[in-house]
Amino acid sequence: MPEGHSIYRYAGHHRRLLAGRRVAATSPQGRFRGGAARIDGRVLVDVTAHGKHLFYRWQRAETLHIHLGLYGKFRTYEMDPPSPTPGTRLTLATDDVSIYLAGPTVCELIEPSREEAIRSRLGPDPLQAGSRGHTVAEFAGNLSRRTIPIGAAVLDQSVVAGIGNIYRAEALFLTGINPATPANELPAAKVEELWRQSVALLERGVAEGKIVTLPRAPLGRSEETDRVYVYKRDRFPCRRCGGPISTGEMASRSIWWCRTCQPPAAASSTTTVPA
DNA sequence: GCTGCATGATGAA
DNA sequence: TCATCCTGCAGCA
Repeated sequence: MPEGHSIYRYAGHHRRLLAGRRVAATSPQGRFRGGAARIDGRVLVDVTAHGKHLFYRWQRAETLHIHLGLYGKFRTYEMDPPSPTPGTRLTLATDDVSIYLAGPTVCELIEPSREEAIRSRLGPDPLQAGSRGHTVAEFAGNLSRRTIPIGAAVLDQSVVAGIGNIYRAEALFLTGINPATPANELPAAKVEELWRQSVALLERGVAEGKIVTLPRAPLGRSEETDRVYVYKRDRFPCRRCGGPISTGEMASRSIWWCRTCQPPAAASSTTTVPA
């Protein structure tokens, strides 16, 4: 479930488990055999996240860069780890813990200059709000240079880093913004509100370990659609106004919104507005 | 057991 | 815009 909140949790979790420890690395699948050999037996210094990217820094080795993409998953075993499936790209292990990685889009060793290049083309990360480079001013500046719909802009990791398809739909709903609004036409107050909402939603995702955007998470077992306002809820009435939830496609991904709670901006009369 | 879909992103055309 | 990377799971036979 890799939007920014889970990546941030992985960074913290892996830092607690592995930082300062000597780590054994293997690549059962073989595709990362050379890379695993270069970090095998090294001491992990730190793990950091920027948006959906993870960076593992080692003593006397290059930095491990991981991006989970759509399918990538970590599994952690604190005792009796099963033997890794043949598809496992990377295993990291100490005496106490084993972490298996399968299906990542990116798993590579990189030089500091390459890490810098990756970070510099990422937008501000709401989970690092307030730090240098991760401010609403950066976000606003990035939006001001885009004429694409805001619903496409927030998925663009160079505009804001860490938001995925669920948070996109939820943040726009909670701020009452119509997804078709051109990014550079969003009023400053709305930009501010959207940033604050993104920070709040992602931080809550980190705290809860899952995406919950309703004020109160339902008790017991719940479906994804029981914890959110609009994502995948086109077969349900709007939780706010009772009207229909619309769905369509934006930036090659499905999107959901309420056309009553997220009306098109009055000023943007010439834009095509999803109805 | 099979099919299709998914919270992502890139590179070719 | 499309194909591809590549895993897991829900839904259906």
